[in-house]
Amino acid sequence: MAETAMQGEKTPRTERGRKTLRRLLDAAAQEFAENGFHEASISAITTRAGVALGSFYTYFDSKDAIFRALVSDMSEAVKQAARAAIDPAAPALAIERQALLGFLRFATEHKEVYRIIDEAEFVDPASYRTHYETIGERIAERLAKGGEHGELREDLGEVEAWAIMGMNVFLGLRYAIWARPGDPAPNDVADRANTMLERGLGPVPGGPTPKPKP
Amino acid sequence: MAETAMQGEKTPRTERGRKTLRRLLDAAAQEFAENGFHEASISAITTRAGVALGSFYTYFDSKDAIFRALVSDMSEAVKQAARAAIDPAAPALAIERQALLGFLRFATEHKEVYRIIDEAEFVDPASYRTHYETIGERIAERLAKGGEHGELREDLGEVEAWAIMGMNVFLGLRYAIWARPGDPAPNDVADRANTMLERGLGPVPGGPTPKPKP
DNA sequence: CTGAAACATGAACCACCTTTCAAGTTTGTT
DNA sequence: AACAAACTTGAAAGGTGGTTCATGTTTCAG
Repeated sequence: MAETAMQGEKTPRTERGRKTLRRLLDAAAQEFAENGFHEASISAITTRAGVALGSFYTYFDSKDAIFRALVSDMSEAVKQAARAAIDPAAPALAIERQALLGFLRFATEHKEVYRIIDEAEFVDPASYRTHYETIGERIAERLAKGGEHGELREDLGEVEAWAIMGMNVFLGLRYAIWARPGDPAPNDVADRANTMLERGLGPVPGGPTPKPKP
Repeated sequence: MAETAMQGEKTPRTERGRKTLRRLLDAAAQEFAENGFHEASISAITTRAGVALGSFYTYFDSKDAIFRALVSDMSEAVKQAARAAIDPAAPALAIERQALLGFLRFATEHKEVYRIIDEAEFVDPASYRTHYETIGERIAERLAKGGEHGELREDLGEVEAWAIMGMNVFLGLRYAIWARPGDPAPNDVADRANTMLERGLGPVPGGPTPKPKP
């Protein structure tokens, strides 16, 4: 997971301190993912980390504080993963396909990230909102660029960006977090979603003969 | 809000009982919406309802129990609203537009429903999952029917259904729950989303001349 | 009218967990 | 080596809020 700024009076100054901080963050990620924010307990976190209960407050002011640190950490990780999955030189639609596929893989690998960010809606609403607004803006930028190059329509904007984001998040929920045996592979999911983006749901021109309504 | 089955030993048997139950449910909806599940307190709920603390346990076994009753109530209300917004005789794409518009209006009017169902992901995961799986199935059925009539492609399935559902949910989040002054009207949001479904993001054939990449 | 079941009440119980703190140990610098 | 700052420790303070319970009141069938 990405290194967070976390500057302040509580920033560790020795090697030992940095190690302990790291162990607390990792333990917290597990604990929050397994039990959710409110069922999770600080003593469970410190136990997992192999640290005394009191040490927690050497590094964080409160339970909320460590949760927020985690959310910002993970929000960064999601964006990083998206960036890594994308080839900016690819055609506009291919880029959207890469973004979705990257997200599906990341979510499969890091289910805990999904859960913790989702729970931020209630524990740390501001971060939650910022997280999605930032991602939405990035998608909108990509769409605008695609429009300039004539690869996409020119009137695409925030609405389309949020539509795509919602699509991706829910496909991640269904096919990564709630994956079932027999589900289509991530590649197939990405293909189908991308076809939707490419030509919508309408019938193939010159396709099979439509049957009349009953 | 819809009436729930809620059969059991705790089902009220007198008129007075039914009134109290109703007041508890309404109070709980407000309290959970304003404060979230864990910040909400039973004493706050009973105070809002104008009922003694102990009376709560005449109707519900626990805090979780009343939350679950609310989720099932509201999940039903969402589906009901969708059903009401849809004219089954309309063309397939028009139906999807109606469904989204109905959802946007419903979410604007009942923000608390959105929040409570969302929090169910953590408080009552089974209901949360059932909620979205049921809606997903319904969308998939509509798509299949559209395929049979030649209005839509014939190979549409679960993936497309979840993509549409995610689209709708996130457009609801952005333009109903997080509505800002200056945002496009629900009708315009629905138009744009529907255009995406109709013909994707690709450029209009015979549209403006594409500029070459730099 | 009458008695039993349904419902209402709120103080008290209790389990749980966050946070504090005073005292000890380790680290790194001079 | 010696000292200050950084870090560790775990017991206990302190609060909170869900749940129980014994007692009192209302409802309604017979």
